[in-house]
Amino acid sequence: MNRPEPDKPESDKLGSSVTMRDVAKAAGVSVATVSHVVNNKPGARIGDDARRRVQEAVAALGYRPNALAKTLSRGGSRFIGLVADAIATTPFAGQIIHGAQDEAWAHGYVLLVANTDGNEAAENEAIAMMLEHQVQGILYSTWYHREIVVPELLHQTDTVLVDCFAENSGLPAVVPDEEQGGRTATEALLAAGHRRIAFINTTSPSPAQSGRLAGYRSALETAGIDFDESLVFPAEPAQEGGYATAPRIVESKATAVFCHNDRVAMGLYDGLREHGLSIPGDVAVMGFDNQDVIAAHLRPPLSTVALPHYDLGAAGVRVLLGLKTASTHEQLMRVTCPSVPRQSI
Amino acid sequence: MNRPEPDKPESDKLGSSVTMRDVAKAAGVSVATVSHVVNNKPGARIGDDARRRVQEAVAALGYRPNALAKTLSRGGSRFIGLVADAIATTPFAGQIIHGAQDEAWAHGYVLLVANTDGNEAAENEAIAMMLEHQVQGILYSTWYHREIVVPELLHQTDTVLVDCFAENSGLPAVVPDEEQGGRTATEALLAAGHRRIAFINTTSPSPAQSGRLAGYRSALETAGIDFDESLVFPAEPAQEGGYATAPRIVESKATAVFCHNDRVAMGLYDGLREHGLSIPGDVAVMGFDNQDVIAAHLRPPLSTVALPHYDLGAAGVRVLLGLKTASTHEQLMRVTCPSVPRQSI
DNA sequence: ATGAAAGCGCTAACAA
DNA sequence: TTGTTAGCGCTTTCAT
Repeated sequence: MNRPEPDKPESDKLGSSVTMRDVAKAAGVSVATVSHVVNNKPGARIGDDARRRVQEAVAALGYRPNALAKTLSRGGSRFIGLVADAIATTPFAGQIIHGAQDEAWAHGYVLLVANTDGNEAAENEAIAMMLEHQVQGILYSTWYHREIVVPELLHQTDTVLVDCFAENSGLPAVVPDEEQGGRTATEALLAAGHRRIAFINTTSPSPAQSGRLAGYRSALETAGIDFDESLVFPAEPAQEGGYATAPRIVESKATAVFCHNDRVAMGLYDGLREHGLSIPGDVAVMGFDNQDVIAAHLRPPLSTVALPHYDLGAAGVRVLLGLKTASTHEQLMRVTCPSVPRQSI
Repeated sequence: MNRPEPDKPESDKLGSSVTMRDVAKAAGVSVATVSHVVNNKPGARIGDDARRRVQEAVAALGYRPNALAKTLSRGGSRFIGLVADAIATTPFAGQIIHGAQDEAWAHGYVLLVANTDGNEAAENEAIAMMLEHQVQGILYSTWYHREIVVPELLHQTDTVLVDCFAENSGLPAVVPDEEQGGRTATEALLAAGHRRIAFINTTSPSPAQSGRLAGYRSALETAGIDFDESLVFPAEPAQEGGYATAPRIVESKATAVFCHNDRVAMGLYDGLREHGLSIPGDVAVMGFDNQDVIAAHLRPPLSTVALPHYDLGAAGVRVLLGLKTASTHEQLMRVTCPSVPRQSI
C-alpha cells in the first residue's frame, strides 16, 4: 500500500460526497437499508438497532442525499421551470417569482428561473435548458397581463401561462381578474358617497384597458348610475398621463377619479395640487396596481386595488401540479384583485 | 409476443424520454458513438457516415440529452443557487436575480432560486435543498446592503455574499461602493456650481449611512469646502423623512440637497413645494438608489445615483465561478454606483 | 473508427 | 428484517 490516504476525516467542503454506500458501510448494513431509513419508507420494517446505527452514521458522516441521482433512478424530477420575459426586471412583478417559489417549495419542488428579456432566441434556449433538466413543467409568465403567442417548445412539456394567455393554445392560464378589479375600485368610490366618478383609462388596448372599464361600468350600473362617456379620459398610463388629464378632470366636475394605475394617480396628484384641489377633500382618487413605492407613500397614501402577482405565481404552480384546475371551460383562471384602502378617498 | 406495442411514433409530450440508446439503435451505432457526436467530443474520430446517421436519428427522434444523468456520471452539476432574504419581494433588488441569471446562463449554468423571507428555518431548508441538488455554489444575498451572520450550512459549499458581508467569515462578498456613490452624488451637485450642499442622511446605522456620508465629505474636501456638521440632517429614510426635513433645509439656506435615497427626495419634493420653492431653480436635489418608479417620474425627474443591483448579481456569479477574484485583501469587492443625471439639478 | 462495459448515487423489486 | 441486484441515462476508459 503506497497510496497515502489523504486525511479528510470530517465532512469537508469541496466534494463532500459522502454516498449512501459510505453510510451503509459505516453502519454495517446494506444500501437498501440505508435508503429505507433515510426516506422513512412506509412499508419497510427495519430493526430498531439497524435504524439507529444508520441514523448515527448519517449524522457522523454528514451524509446528504443526492437529489439528482434520486431523480434519475426514480424518474420524475422535482423541478419547476419559470421562464419570464422581464419579470425580475420590473419592480413588483418579481412577486410572481416569489409566489411560485413559495408554492413550489411547499410541495417539495425547486424553482428554476430564467429571464429572457423577451428575446425569442434566449427564450428557446431557456426552455430547452429546462427541458433537459427534466422539469416537471414550465410556468411561462409575462410582466404585464397580455395575450401572447406560445413558443413552440412549450408544447413539449406541461406548461401554464401566468399573467398572460393564448386564446386557442389549449394551455391553462392564470390571470388577474381585471373586471372585478375595476368594479372593486369603483365600488370603493361609490361607497364613499361619490356619484360623479371619472375614469382615466389607458390608451393601449389590453385586457387591463377593457377589463377595468367593464368593471367600472358594471359597478356604476349596479349603483343605478348612468354611464357617462364623457367621464372616461384616455391617457398615457404613466405619471405624465395623469398630470396632463388633471385640467379636464377639474372641468368635468367629477368628485372622484378612478385611475388606470398608480402612476397615473401619482401624476394626477401633482396636477390636482396645481389646481389648488386637495385629496380627498376636493376629489377622491383611486389607483390600481398597488405599486408599493408609489401608493403607500404618496401624500395622502393612495387607495388602490392590488394586482395579485404573488397569487398568480402560486396559483400557477398549483395548476401545473394539478392541485387546482383552471376552472372555467376555457381553462382561464382569474385571480381576484383585492382592494387596498388608504387615505385618498 | 402478446404485449401490444403502444404506438407513439412521434416524440410525444409526456415522458418524451428518447434516450441515447434509442438514438444509438436508430442510427445503428453504439451509445458511446452517439455520446461522442452529440457532445462533439474533441479527440473523437467518428466516421462521416456514422456521424451523419446519428445526427439524423437525433433530429428524427427529437432526442434531448438528460442534463441530470450527465451530471451524475460526469460529476459537478451546472447549478448555481441563489438564496435571498427578500429579493423577489422588494421592488428593484429583483435585479440581483436578473444579473445573476444572465451571467450564470452565459457560462452554461442554471439558477436555482429560493426566497427565505429572512426566516432562518426556511433559509436552512433552502440551503440544504440546494446542497442536495449538487449546486456548484451559492449566492447568498440580502435586499439591502448590510452585515450579516453567515448561516452555518453555507460553509459546506462555495458561497459568495451579495449585497451583504460578514467580517471574519472568510467569505468573498460583493457590495455596492457606498462611499464612491456618495462622492459621485455630491460631485454632481458641486459640478452644477453649488457650494452650500445639505445632506439628509438616514438615521439607521448601516454601510449606506456611513459610506455615503464619507463620500459626501470626501467630495466637499476635494472641492475645498469645509464640512459643516449643521448641514447634515438625520431623517427617517422614507418619504416622510424627506418631507419632515424640508423646513430645516429651507432654514439652512442650502442651495442643493443630497438625499440618502430617492424616497427621501420624493418627500423633500413635497415639502419644498409647500414652501413655494422650485426644483432645481431654487434648490437642486440629488437622490440615491435610482428607484425607477420614483426617480424617473417625479416632476422634475430626479437626478440620482444607481445602486448596481444587476451588476452585483452578475459579479457575484463571476466571483463564484472564479472568473474574477474579490480583489482586495479582505475579499470585499465594491461595485461602482453610477450617476444617473436627470432634471433635478 | 467504433463498441463493450464499468460506473455515477440512488431506488425498487425480489431474494433470503 | 435485511441484502442483492438490476437499472435510470450518460460518460469514459479500454479493447477491438
